[in-house]
Amino acid sequence: MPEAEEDKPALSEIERQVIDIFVDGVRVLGLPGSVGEIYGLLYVSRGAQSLDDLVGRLGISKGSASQGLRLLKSLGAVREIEMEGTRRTYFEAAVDLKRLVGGFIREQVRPHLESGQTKVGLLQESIGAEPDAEMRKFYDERVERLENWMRRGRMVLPVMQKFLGQ
Amino acid sequence: MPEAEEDKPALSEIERQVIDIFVDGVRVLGLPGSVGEIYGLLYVSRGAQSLDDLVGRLGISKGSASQGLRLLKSLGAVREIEMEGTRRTYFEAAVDLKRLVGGFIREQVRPHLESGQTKVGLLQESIGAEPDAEMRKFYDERVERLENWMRRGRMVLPVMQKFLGQ
DNA sequence: AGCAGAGTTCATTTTTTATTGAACAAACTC
DNA sequence: GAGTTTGTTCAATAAAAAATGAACTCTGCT
Repeated sequence: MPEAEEDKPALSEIERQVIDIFVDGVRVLGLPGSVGEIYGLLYVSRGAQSLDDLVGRLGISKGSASQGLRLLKSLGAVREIEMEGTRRTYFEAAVDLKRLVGGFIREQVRPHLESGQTKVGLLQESIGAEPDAEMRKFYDERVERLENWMRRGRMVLPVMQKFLGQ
Repeated sequence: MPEAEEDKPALSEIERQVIDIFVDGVRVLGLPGSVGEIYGLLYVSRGAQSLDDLVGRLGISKGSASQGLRLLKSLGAVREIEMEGTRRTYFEAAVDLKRLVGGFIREQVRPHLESGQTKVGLLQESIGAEPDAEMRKFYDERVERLENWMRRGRMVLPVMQKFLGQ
């Protein structure tokens, strides 16, 4: 007996406000708004919610809900709850900031820093082949600075994690 | 005698590579790629460049170049250079990381944190009107946590600035 | 004043990204 | 094993964001 969409109560004013805050929040982080809606509704719900709950209450498609939950799982931002007596999976929001920050850094930040480092390596090869000595010197200086920025970026991540996570 | 687009040399391999790195970089920060192209070309150029230089060498429109430069100026990421004998404005990249980070935080991060705080304030009013005492308690706990996150967010910014800016 | 160069603005177009929903697969039920 | 429920995938569509370019403003020059 699947829950029909009509069975789900509309969002309360409080729920809508909380979701709104999280939609903004994830947008700042470069994630789609639907991800913020899902996390926001879980965050403001006392009990765990199923995929169909999210679809029904937020009025989003099953596809969006499924993809959004996958992303949130990869970030460690939702917890799966097994309920006995049903094979439906329920979800609740993980609310430990350390965990959230760590997941975001691991999944969304580090990959970019790493691909950047690879690119800088290739760039250095190109610069080695620069014939004009003056230009080569200039390029070397700029790339060194860039590497310095990236090194600082890598170093600041654990500092942030430590600072934010309690 | 305005420079025609055909006068500008095509991008060298090195230039293309550097620009590419910055395009990725600004995308991670949620800024349009053209902004990365502009900053990247300035970063890899020894001399200051005019708007028409950027248009010609990057193959972007004057509109894009103008808007991108405005954004970069607001971040403090480019410096305007007045040249005598011409009323054209030239630009060079600001390469002080402290300045760049500070500008980004001021222009792109703080406004969101502030609007978030406003929204949390309104949310607290809504929660005060919640009749169910149990629910009100739950909501209070969640909002308190959210405020805590935002407070940490505000506190981490100067730490990052200090850490990144030399 | 009239013209030309430099740059900005913003309505339109293009491109990119997010969302949908139908088809599919997997897991359970009877 | 046929039917049902639950969830996933991905091609198609819708929505959002970025880029364009023509019209405009402003400044300086003669």
